[in-house]
Amino acid sequence: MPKIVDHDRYRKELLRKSFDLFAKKGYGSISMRQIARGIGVSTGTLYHYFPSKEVLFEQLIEEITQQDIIRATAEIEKLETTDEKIKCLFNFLDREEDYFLKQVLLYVNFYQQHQNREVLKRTYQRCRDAFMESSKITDPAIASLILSVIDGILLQRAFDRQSVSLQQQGELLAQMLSAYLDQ
Amino acid sequence: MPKIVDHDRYRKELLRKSFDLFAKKGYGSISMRQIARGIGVSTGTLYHYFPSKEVLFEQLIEEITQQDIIRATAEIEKLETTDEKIKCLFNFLDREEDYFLKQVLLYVNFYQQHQNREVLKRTYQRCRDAFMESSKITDPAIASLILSVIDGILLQRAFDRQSVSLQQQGELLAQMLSAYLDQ
Amino acid sequence: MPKIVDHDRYRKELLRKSFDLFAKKGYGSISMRQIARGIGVSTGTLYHYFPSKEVLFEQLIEEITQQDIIRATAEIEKLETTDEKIKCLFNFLDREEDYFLKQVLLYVNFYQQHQNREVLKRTYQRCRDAFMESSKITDPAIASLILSVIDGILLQRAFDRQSVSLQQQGELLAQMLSAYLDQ
Amino acid sequence: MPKIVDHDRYRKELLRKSFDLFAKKGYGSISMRQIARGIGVSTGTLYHYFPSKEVLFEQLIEEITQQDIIRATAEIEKLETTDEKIKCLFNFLDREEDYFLKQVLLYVNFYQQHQNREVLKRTYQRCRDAFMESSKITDPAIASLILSVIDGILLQRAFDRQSVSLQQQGELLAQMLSAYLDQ
DNA sequence: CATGAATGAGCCTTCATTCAT
DNA sequence: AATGAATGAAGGCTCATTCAT
Repeated sequence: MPKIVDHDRYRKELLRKSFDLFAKKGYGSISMRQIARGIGVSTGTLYHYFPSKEVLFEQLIEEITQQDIIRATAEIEKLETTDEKIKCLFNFLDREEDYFLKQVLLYVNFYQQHQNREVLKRTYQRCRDAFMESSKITDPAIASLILSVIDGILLQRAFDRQSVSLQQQGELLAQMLSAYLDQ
Repeated sequence: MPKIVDHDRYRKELLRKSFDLFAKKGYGSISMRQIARGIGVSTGTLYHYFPSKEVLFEQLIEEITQQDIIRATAEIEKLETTDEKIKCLFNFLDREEDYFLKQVLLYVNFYQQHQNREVLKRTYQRCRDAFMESSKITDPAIASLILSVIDGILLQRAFDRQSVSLQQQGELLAQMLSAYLDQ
Repeated sequence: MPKIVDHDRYRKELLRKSFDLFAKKGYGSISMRQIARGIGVSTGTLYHYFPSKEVLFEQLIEEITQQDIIRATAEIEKLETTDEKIKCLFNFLDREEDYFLKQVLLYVNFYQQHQNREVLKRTYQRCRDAFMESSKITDPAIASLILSVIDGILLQRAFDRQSVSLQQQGELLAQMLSAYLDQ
Repeated sequence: MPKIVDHDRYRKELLRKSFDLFAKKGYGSISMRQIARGIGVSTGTLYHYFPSKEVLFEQLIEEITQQDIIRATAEIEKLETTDEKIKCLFNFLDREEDYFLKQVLLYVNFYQQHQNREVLKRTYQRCRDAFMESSKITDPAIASLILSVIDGILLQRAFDRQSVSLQQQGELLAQMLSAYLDQ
C-alpha cells in the first residue's frame, strides 16, 4: 500500500502555494530552490510532482485562469446590459489590480524565457471565449479589443502609477462602445 | 571642441549597435559579454561607457523612444482628422509589429529585473504627450486608452498570432471614438 | 515448495528486463528510477530485490555471462580445428557486435563508478576458462591474447566504425596463430 | 593594454594540470568545480578558457596524444627489426601501464557520456598512422590488430591484475607475427 | 582609454536511497 | 510484498561586474 498521499490534490496544493512566490519575484527571477524552500519541501519533491519549472508554471497558469474566469463570470453574469457588464468587469479587475498585473508580467516573462506560446495562446483564448459568453458580446474583434485594453492598462500602470485607472477607463470604454453600437 | 564630443558620439554608436542584440534575446537573457562581443568591443570598454547594464539599457530606451516618436509623428501629422490619424498610427505600428513587440517585451523584462520604474514612466509619458500633440486629442484619458490598446494588442498577438491585427483594431477603435465624440 | 522459488524466479525476470535498459543508456547514465519505470515496478520493489544498483548490476553480469558462454560454446564446440574455432568465434561476435560492444562499455563504466573489480575479474576468468575448454587452447597466455584482441577491436570500432572488422581480424589472427603453432 | 597573460600558453598549462584530476576520477565522475579547485582557479576562469567540459577534454586528448606519440616513437624508431620494435613498444607501455590504462578508461567514459566519436576516431587514427610509420608495418590490418591487443590487455588487466602482462604478451605477439610473416 | 582574465554565487535539474504506509 | 514520496548534495554552466595591466 503506498504512502497515503493524494497525488493530484497535493500537486494542486503545491501549485497554489507557488503562485505567490512566482508573483513576488517573476517567472525568471525565482529559482526552483526558492520555490521549494518557500513551499516547505525539498527541490527533489518539487521535481517529483513537476518535471520542470516550465511545466510547473504551465500548470499554475491553467489552474489560476480557471479560477479567475469563474470569479469574473460570477461578477458580471448577473448584470443586464453589456454596458454594465464592462464597467463591472473593469471594477473587479481594478479591485485586484496588483494580482492581475502580476499575472500579465508573469505571462510575458514566461513567454520570453521559453518559446512556449501554446499555454499562453490557449489561456488567452479561454479568457476571450468566457468573456464573450458572459458579456453577450458576439463580435470577436470587440471582445478582443476590450481584453487588449485591460492588458494595456495594467502594463501602463505598472510603469506609471499615475496613469488613468482601470475603473475610469472601463467607464470610458463602455461609453465608447455604447455610442458605437447605438450608431 | 573637447573630446567630450567624440566620447558622446561613440557612446551613441554603441547604443545603436546594441539594440538589435537586446531585441533578439531580451533584456535579461543577453549578457554584457555577449553584447560586447556582438558590438565588437571588450566588456571593459562597455563598462567604460556605461556604468551598468541597467544604465546602458536606460540610455538605449531614451534613444529609440526619441527616434520612434519622430517617425510616428511624421506619419500622422500631415493628416487632417483624428480618425485618419488613429488609423494611420495603427497602420504604421502594424507594418513594424515585430519591432514594437520587441520593445514592449524589452520594457516589461527590464521592469521585472530591476524595480526601476523611472525611465519607463518617463518614456510612456513622452509617448502620450507626443501623441496628444500630434493627434489633436486633448483628453488624456482617451490618449491613454489608445496607447493601452496598442500595448494590449501587441501582447495579445505575441501569445496568439491569429488574434485580430493592429490595423483591424485600429479601424474599429477609430470608429468607436468617432461615434463617441459625435454623440 | 517455499516462496523462495518464486522470489528467485521473479528476481531473474527483473534482471532480464533490466539488461536492455542498461545497454541502451550505460551503467552510470540510467537511474534506478528509470530502470524501475522501464521494468514496470516501483523503485521500492526494485530495492526489495536488489540492495543497491551495484548489486543489481553484478547479478546482471553473472546472468548474461552465463548465457553468452553457453551460446559461444555452442557455436564453436562442434568444429574440429582451433583455426576454425577462432574464425567461428569472431564471426559470432561480429554478428552481434552491438550487443557485445555494449557489454564492454557497461563493464568499463561499472568499473569506473565503483572500485569493484571482483565481479569483472570473475567474469573475465570464466570467459577465458570456458574459451580454453572449448577451443582446445591450453596456453593461458594465448587464450588471454585472443580475448584481448576481441575487447580491443570492439573498443576500436566503437571509436572508428571504419576500423577493421571482427571477422577480418579473426581470420588474420587465426592465420598468425597457425603459423606460430606450426613453427 | 590587456592583462599580460599568454592565453594559449596558460590554456595548455590548465590542460596539463587537469589531466591528473581526470585520470584519478574518470571523465564523468569529476566535476568542473573539482577540476577548477584542483587547478587552483575559479569555475568561471575554467569556463573562460574552455567553453565546456567536453571541449576541455577534447583538447586534453589532443595534447596528450601528441606527447605520447612523440615518446613512443622515440622509443622504437632507433630499433632495427619489427620484432624488436613491437617488444620495445609493449615494454614502454608496460612501464607506464597505469598511465595508459587511465587513458583508455577516460576515452571510454568520454565516449559514453557524449555521442562525440570524432576526437576519439581522430586520435585512434593518429596513433595507428604514427605506429605504421615508425614500425615499418605497412598492412593496416596488422597495425590495427596490434593496437587492439594493447587496448584489450589494458582493459583485461584493469579487471584482473593477475592477467598476463603487456610485456609478456608483447613477446608472444611479436613471435606470432614473425612466424606469420616468415611463412 | 581599452582590454579580457577572474570571480563565485546562483541557475535548473538529477540521483541513489530510505521509509511510512 | 509493494509502493512512491521525500531527500539534499551535486552536476554543468552563466552572469554582472571588477581590476591589473
